[in-house]
Amino acid sequence: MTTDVTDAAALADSIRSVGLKVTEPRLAVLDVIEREPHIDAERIFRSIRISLPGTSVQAVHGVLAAFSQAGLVRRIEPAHSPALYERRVDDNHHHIVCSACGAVEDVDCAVGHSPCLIPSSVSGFQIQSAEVNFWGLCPNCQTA
Amino acid sequence: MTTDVTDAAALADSIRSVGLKVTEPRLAVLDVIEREPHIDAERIFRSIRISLPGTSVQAVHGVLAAFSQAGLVRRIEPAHSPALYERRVDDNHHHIVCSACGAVEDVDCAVGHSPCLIPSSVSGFQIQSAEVNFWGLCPNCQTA
DNA sequence: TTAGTTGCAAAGGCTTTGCACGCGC
DNA sequence: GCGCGTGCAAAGCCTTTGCAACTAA
Repeated sequence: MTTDVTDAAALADSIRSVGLKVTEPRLAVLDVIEREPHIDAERIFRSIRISLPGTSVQAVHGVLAAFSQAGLVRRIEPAHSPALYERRVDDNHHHIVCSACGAVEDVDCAVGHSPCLIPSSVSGFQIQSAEVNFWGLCPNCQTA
Repeated sequence: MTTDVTDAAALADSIRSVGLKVTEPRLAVLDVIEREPHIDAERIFRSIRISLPGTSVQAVHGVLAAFSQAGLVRRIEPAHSPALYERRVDDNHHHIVCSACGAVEDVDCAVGHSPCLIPSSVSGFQIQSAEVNFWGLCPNCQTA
């Protein structure tokens, strides 16, 4: 239901722009992440498998490793769940995980809920980054 | 070099107070965590092994599972590292991890560095808990 | 006594590694 | 054509599970 051609071109450009070669598996992986943010390697694999039957889970991990190293996607590792991947956004936002169904949502920094006060140093540490994770029940699981 | 007897009694009381039976391995595990906060199962195992040669890593995991379920210790799972355990403190503080050597320090909430503003809901989620992790270089690794 | 724990062995989930083949540039 | 990227297989790490023997209460 998406404009395949345009998307494919845009995806290819994204990949090229970070200095990576454009290949079928990479296009497919990036496409899946774009459609479904906060997805894990296993589910990406299952999505891709339909159009690229020859691709293995390990190959997906390889693609994801290349992507996250290149800064194309961001890898997040919430406790009690496999690593998830999302399209990289340059602002640093955070995440809220549903403790019932595992759904993940972005939480913006600037709204006053999750302040991103990153001090230059805490107890002598030179701080590089901060990570904020919320746990709770998503709208669906509250009623269920 | 610690007052062994007093400590052992205190440790035993802690264990009893949460409704768990007092055993050698449990005393040993709790003692290690007390001495060295933010330690992982593997290192706890190696510490215990000296005095309790018969204890296995799985046994340590078992003890830790019982402890954290009972609320005696808190389990934290920073990305890129095995699960760490610390003596449970009732205030919710957070952590800073050295990205070079893996050292972990507590970060207090109230000091203004890491605000614990936990809103009742974000984008429809009913929030239960929040986790804040900082990444950076510890004093030692800055100079090295 | 008896329910809760330990100790040992094995399997589980997710991820990384190694090497030959193949494809993008 | 060259070199990066893939595909496949296997191992790695941390953790959980199963069951018999044991011991704290």
